[in-house]
Amino acid sequence: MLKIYNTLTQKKDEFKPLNGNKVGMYACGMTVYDKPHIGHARKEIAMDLVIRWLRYLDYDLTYVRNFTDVDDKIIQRANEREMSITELTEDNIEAFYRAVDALGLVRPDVEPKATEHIPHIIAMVEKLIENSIAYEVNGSVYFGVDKFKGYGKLSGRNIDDMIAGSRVSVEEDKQNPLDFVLWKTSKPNEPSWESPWGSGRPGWHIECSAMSTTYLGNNFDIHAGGRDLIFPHHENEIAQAEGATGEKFVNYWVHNGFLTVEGEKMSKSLNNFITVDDALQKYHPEVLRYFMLATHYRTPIDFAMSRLSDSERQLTYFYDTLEQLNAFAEKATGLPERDEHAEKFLNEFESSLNDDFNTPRVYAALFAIFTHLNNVLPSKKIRPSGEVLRGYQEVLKIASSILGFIDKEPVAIKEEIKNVQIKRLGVNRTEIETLIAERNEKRKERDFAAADAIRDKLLELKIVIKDTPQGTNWTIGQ
RNA sequence: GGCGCCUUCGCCAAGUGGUAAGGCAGAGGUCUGCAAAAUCUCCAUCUCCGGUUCGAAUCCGGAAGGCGCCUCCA
Repeated sequence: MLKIYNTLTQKKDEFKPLNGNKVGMYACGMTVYDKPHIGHARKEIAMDLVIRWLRYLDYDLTYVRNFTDVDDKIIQRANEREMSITELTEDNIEAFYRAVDALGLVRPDVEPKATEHIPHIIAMVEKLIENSIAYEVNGSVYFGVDKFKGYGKLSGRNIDDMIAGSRVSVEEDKQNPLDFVLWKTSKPNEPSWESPWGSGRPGWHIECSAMSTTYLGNNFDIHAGGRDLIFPHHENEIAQAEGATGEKFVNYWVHNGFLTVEGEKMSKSLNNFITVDDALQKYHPEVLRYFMLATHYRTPIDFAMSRLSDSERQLTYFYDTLEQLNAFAEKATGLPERDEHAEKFLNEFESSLNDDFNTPRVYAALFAIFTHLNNVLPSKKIRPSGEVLRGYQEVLKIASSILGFIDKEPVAIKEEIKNVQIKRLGVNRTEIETLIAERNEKRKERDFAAADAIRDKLLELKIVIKDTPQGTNWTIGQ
């Protein structure tokens, strides 16, 4: 039984889809005014796991993720760069896809853009006016927060408290300072669309209400996004959608925790803005994915590049073990058999993810089974049969297909990781390999003092070597 | 001023009433020419103060520190 923490109820709720096993999920995508950063990566990776898990549970999932490709920031940025809005948003959408593909994220079933849904947006605004919840002033349309009884139910606020707070600015067109704009009359040189209220453009929240209900219906199962969107974005989405349709909008609200960089929120002004590209210059995408899932999705992550090294090391450990497992399992001719270790792992895996997607608990289970493998694989005496080994492969394959790591060919991926390390640490590969060859000469001559001296020299270059019957391997230490 | 979140071993991180998962680092052992890798053993009473309870890291009240939102934000 799957339990999901629901922001609306503020507790873990048992997940019950609206229509049999059909599930509709909408996740707020990027406002594409800039390149994706690691905060976006965190959110996408967290939601990717949710999607894979729901599908594993055999739900027939429709996953919708939008692009917001018109808003103040986009207009401003396009003007600064003297490019058209379309050029800017297309560039950034492309960058988003590059990042998302590198990280191995499942593509949504539908990826609507705000600019392609203006008619839906206008229709929703009209409906809100018809329902006397929204009002028009000078070509702009506002949502009247005190005309919608449930305003504040997601974020746990009430209108009076918010007005009492000093930070709401008073705008003369608004009936209530908390009212927000649904349709904005456009200034010259701004993108605009014809509407019943003159030419204008959508407000900041309406696009998600319009697009989600268009593809998933007035009432659907899951709506996701970053914590920061709870207020006002998601609060307003509820107000708009429910105000327009009169139906309950979303059953489960899922929000991922924030990612800070060295204790502070990322921002251009603090100069701690890390794009996905920046991170992937230094660490393999799978390392980044592993890192993000090592923390529960609702727990805040304080990001530091150096922390990725831990993840890199652990992934390498898994792949080293997997390489051995595969080699021994290959010899099996029979069908996979699951022993108690395999069963225990799978049970723990499933119950952890069913408990609000608890990935850190999955990691503990992974370490348990991998330790067991390392205990058992090297010794011919206690090594299980090939069929049992194939049973391990089978359960690990299930897990890795959800986790999105440890799911590649070990030798190839270790080489990829090594290449990223070489680039990151500025290591000279030829130099290393020459030194290793020299050392092996000395070892053959049993001149261990000379051999050890070379090894020390390599160690200074952060190179750690490992002698095996098949030859000498080297890895890069941290 | 309002709303919400967080504080668990040196570091990362699970745990939401039943007596502290896991990883990294560290110490010691096995293995190894020596190493490395792997493995084994050891390594916390949960920011503080009160309360509820047979029993609390987990619930309640208070304090301290940190963070987020209330303006665009994953």
